[in-house]
Amino acid sequence: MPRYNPADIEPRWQAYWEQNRTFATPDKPTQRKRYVLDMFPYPSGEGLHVGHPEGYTATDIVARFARMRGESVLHPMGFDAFGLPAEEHAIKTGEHPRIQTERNISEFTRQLKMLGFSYDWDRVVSTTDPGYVRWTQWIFLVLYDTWFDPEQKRGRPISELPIPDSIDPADEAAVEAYRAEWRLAYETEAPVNWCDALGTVLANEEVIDGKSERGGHPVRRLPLRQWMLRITAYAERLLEGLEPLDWPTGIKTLQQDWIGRSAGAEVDFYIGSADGFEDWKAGRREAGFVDQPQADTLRVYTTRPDTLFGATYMVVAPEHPAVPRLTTADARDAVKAYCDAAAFKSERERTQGDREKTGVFSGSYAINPVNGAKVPVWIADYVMASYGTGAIMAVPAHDERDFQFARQFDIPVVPVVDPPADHALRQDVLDGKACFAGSGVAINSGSYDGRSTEDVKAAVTASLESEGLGKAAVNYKLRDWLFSRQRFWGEPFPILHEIDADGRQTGVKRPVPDEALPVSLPELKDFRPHGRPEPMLEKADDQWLVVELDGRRYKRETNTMPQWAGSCWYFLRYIDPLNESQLIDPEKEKAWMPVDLYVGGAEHAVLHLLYSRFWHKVLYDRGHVSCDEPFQRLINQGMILGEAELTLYQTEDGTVVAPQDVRRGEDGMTTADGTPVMAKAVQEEDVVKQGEGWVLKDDPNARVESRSFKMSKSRGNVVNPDVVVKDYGADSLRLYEMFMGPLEATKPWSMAGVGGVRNFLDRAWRMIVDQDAAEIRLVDALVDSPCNEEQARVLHKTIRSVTEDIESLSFNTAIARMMEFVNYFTRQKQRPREAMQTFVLLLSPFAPHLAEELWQILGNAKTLAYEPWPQWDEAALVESTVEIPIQVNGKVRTKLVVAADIGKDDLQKQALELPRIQSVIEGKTIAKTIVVPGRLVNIVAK
RNA sequence: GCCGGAGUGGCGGAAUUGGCAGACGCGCUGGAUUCAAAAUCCAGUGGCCGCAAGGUCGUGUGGGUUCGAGUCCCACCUCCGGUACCA
Repeated sequence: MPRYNPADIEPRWQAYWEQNRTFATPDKPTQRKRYVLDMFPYPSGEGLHVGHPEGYTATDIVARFARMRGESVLHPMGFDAFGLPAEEHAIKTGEHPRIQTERNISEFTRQLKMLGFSYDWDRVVSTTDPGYVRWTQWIFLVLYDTWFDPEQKRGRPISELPIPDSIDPADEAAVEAYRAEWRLAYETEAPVNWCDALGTVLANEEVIDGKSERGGHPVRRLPLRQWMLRITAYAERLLEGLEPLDWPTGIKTLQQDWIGRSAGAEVDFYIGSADGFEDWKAGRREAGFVDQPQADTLRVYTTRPDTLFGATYMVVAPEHPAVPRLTTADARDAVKAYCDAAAFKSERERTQGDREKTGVFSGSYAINPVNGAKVPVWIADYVMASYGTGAIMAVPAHDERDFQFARQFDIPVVPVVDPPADHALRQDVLDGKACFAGSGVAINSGSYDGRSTEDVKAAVTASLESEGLGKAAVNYKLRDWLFSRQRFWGEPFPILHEIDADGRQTGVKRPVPDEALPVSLPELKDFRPHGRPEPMLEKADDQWLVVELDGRRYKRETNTMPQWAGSCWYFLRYIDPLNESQLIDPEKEKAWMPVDLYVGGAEHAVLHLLYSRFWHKVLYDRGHVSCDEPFQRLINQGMILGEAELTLYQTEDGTVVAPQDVRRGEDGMTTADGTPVMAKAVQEEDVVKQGEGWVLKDDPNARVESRSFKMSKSRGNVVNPDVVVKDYGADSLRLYEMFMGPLEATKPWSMAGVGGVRNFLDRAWRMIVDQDAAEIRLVDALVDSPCNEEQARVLHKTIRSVTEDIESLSFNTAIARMMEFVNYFTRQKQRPREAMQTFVLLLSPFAPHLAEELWQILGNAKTLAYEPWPQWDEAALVESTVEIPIQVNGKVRTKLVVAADIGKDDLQKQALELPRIQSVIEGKTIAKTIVVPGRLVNIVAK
């Protein structure tokens, strides 16, 4: 009984493809190239999730389609294999993370192969491979060797950095210290999350509400020497580079917001002794704006220099270096207490939750440069040390945050912008009782009164500049990238720190020489934390830690790189995966880059994509790659949710609570008045739709919630691809994931839906194969004669739709068109071979195993992977007659079948003659008739 | 709060971008086949009124533009995702 049996077909074709290296990539593209890339997965112990094959199937369809259109395709896969879970496993079991990682990779590989993706498995990469780590470390050294030249707006070798005259070129230490200020990779002290109880440094995601995720132990913030990458130098380039990319606008906006460019001015306020203001001002008029403010100066950044006259107080961040200088004796205790408390909290905590403003008066005053007014200087944590200058001028009348703070501490509010006349709160703003952050007309601003906000901004900035008191400035929210981790399972930094005879670091650093790369991880006996607030690699013995080079002794850098590092450049390695002598062969790089289509989850919208772009731009500036943006076109596949769930909410006593009245708090669900609420699963057959929602059949007052949730282990709604493949086959899984809806949409899983597409594949099989025969043979209906006119039209329409839908990534509608094809030809007593063969080719990118099998049954000897993609014939699409809807006043009253090429007048005449139309317009006069040839007729009658 | 996306049958979703709303699939109903069932095939399937022909309402809500609106404009509501004092 030759039924469609994926369990037999699929492994057979997978073996065929592998043995014949069907999907080997040409080393260099021969004609048009297409680089189709998936975001590579982290090989977790959980195995593949149904979310993975969604994007992978989409790219696979594009790749297979492109091959059939004669394009050279690069379609690779790999593994982002460093990461915390493997290390946690190692801590628990003592098993080396590499072993677990390799086990997970082979499980992932098995699952990926089971789904029939046309990856070139000869090019598979893993970020943990020594041959890969080597080049990740090498790129780090490129970053270390590069400075960003703001004049030329590009990265250049550090040897080309001009050394200022103030530094003696012979003083190596001074020169190096200066260079360190410019290098794209540099060291700094940055706080880490140190957990005493666990004896380890934790990643941010391992800290929840100031407690360790595991165990809930308290976490302290401790400063630790760490590596940073100067991504901020590239902020402008990263912003500009977005513009021409074919990315979803949402993702572009997200990146723009993340970079967060703002323009305004830096303004200096005098904070020295009371009588020195005039001298200070005169000095500035002479010398101009200085690069580094002196001790008697407090520099602020503002986007609203026009509101300078309304500055009624100043705020500096608790970490601001001027805090001790500003703090007067009486205020000392309060300030110290406040700053200590702030230091305990992370920036995240400080900015989260209820935003009640806190602060403390420093005891000092600053003098407003525009009007000489004396304003108090406060210390408050609503100002971030790491943004702008870490200090602000507060204008409560025109800044929401300052307004709140001023209310809290009873600070005067002076309006300096008159809102537009129609502004609802205008009078309140003018009375200092409300805040207005928009544009208007200057008031209380001396000679600037009466001028527009835009105008005053420019004028004030210009005036400050000429007085040497300020200057136009641009700021970014983007911060430098904290690039080191204190864990074991990551790439070691290829940096050596010189040590003296006593083992103390001299402060001299040197890169590990090229030929000594990669720096491998040390062998450890166990992976348990050493209990010190230091990197894990400090556990290594001296054999690894201490290096002798050119007669000097060095200690290795013991931080490791974050997981992001490996994913920043993996798409380059695929192009030249075995190269040992250089990062990438420039010829190959030029031939394949940039990536033409990149598909992955939206969770990487900002960080991964921003980091990769940054590295790529540096590599571009340094001449290692030929394009400055790596990913031309980006698509985010939507999330797949679990099956829809029906839930009834009840209190203890059985009272039903409407879903919208359930509050979800920290300690579970309650009603508005705090009564605990319990959830109860309800069966589909017990509910009925009522209005917008659902109710119990037995109790129409009991409202039931219908919702799909994110798949999660705890909810128990995770769908395992292995199970789906076993029950329905890989082709059905692929097809279903594409048929669910638009690629980018969030959509709920439905096992019944998988059955639906399986049904379609069964029908496709039976359309061609006689399943009642004892052996595999073609159905009797299959004939060698050509299509009749109608069949040809159906065939060519299908070719066109499927082709165009693949091009626009509308896979769901492409499948619908193929279903229509099968529905039509199943009813045909004669099924021409040409139509069947063409259909199999159209189906092949979606359901490749079945298509290969049918292709073979149809008498073809070799794989269809490189058969030319079918072309449609416009002439075959033409229909001789069309059915035209005839409307009266916009409502369809009847339809009319006419020749497709009928003239406008003719059509109108025929429409008006229709008896049905006659009766509808009887007694009315025709005001107007709209005739759209080939589409419709609309008669306007009154 | 802000940013982004989305609201269309019982469900997932289609709609040449202003021109027959509900393609395709699931589910459901009826029929054929069968000793029976599964499987398969055929027909039907937005609501309401009507025996029917047909009528009427209908794309989150309210307004508008238009001969004609799911699609364009204005105001709002709900849900999902992201983000959080960036001066």
